[in-house]
Amino acid sequence: MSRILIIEDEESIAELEKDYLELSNFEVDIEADGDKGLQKALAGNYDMYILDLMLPGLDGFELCKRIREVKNVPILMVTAKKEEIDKIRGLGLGADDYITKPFSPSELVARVKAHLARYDRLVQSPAIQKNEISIRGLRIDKASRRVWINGEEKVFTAKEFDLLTFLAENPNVIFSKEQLFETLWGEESIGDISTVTVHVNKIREKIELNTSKPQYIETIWGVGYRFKV
Amino acid sequence: MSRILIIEDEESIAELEKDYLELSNFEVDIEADGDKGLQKALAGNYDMYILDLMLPGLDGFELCKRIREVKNVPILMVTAKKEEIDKIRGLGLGADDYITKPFSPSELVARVKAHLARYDRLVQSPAIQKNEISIRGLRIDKASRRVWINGEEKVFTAKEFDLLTFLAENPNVIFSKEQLFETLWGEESIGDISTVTVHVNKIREKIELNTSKPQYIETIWGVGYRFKV
DNA sequence: GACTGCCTTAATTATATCATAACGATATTA
DNA sequence: TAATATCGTTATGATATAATTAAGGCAGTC
Repeated sequence: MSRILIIEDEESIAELEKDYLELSNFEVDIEADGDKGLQKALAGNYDMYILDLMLPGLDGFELCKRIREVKNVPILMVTAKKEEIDKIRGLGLGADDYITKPFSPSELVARVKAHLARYDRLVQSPAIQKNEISIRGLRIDKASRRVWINGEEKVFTAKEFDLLTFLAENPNVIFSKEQLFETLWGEESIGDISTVTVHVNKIREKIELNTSKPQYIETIWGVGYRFKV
Repeated sequence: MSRILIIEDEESIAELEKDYLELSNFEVDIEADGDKGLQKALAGNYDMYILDLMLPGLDGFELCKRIREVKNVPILMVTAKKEEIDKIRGLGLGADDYITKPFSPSELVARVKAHLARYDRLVQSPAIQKNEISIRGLRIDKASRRVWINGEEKVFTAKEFDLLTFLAENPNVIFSKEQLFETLWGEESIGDISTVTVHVNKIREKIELNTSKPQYIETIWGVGYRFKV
């Protein structure tokens, strides 16, 4: 689960935040001092930081700036006064969100979750890694090598599956038949690239409503094919 | 510069938003209807979306969800009631931020900038990676060989695309028809120079508002063509 | 060893795109 | 303003490319 560092000098608030976050299965550390907080922030690898603005030692402004110089993960600033939010924003310190005291713990948790979810969404390379591809009614499960169209399973042969999956994992990128043949059949294999055409045709019969108006694998005349998203 | 799509049925608000965003050099399109908005959102490639919650056609909830299924870029929700924010958050639609009406335009701009900056920080400069050319509402994606004019996609044939891209990649340089024919059709190919004219004509039909007053591909009489920037 | 299913190849049909030519429009020059 | 050169526009047939279908061969399975 994700790890969060809270830098906050009011112990009661810090503990409250920690309790609620731990209820949502986050691992939480607390640091009360700005200088030590920075050290800990840079040394440990946390998935998110929650910084109070007023702190002994380095204040929240400086802290945010220094952390951002090194880390990319979300930073949430906690302020006592609403007006300070504009100030922080204006300084362009790179904070991701702002919350004013007093706040409801559930709102804090909601925001933390949202930021972590977004971070994951943006950072993990979208194409690879995923074992399942799902787009407009087409679902591909790479692990079991099965394909569904609008909930209905279609039986795919090995080559058909590989071809469809390769295209779907690189959406909107156009590949020539030569490229497709090389990547899927192997560099050395000599053969007719019309094989690719035939397989595309077979795939379309299975996933397209109307094969002459393909919704998924589009023909780019004179260039190649692409998986449309 | 970044391109933003506003989906908002109250024209006065949409225009206000647009004006302020344009002052900060964003390119902005507006759509008033939920259904059309979704189409435009998915077809055009925008860097950010601003969605009103209450809309004719698809509402903001559904819209956000559907866009998020396909797009990774920031989504900002505009609501009339503060309470709705919790609702949206609870639904986990994948919105990045929320702002309640009435809001100050400068706050909107500040938030938009912050989100785009973060997005860039996390998925470093997508424009360069994606091989894109973007100039005055004309956007060319070389990887997927697609072209948009003011957010609307236009279908280009291979030769049309190659010709436009070549000119756009060498802005302000004048090429004679002979030069264009040689570079795009190949040195050896013998053929009529008027082929170039016809293709320029076809391209203009697709990207120019008024083909007799071209904004992009300019005719230099007796010399050739150039892509104006 | 026969059967089965998949892949490949090849041949045929369909289609998109392109090049050409003819004509009309517009800019340049005298 | 008239003449001329250049460009814009349109339609059409030719060509290149893709879709479709069928058949042969190969590999794996029983």
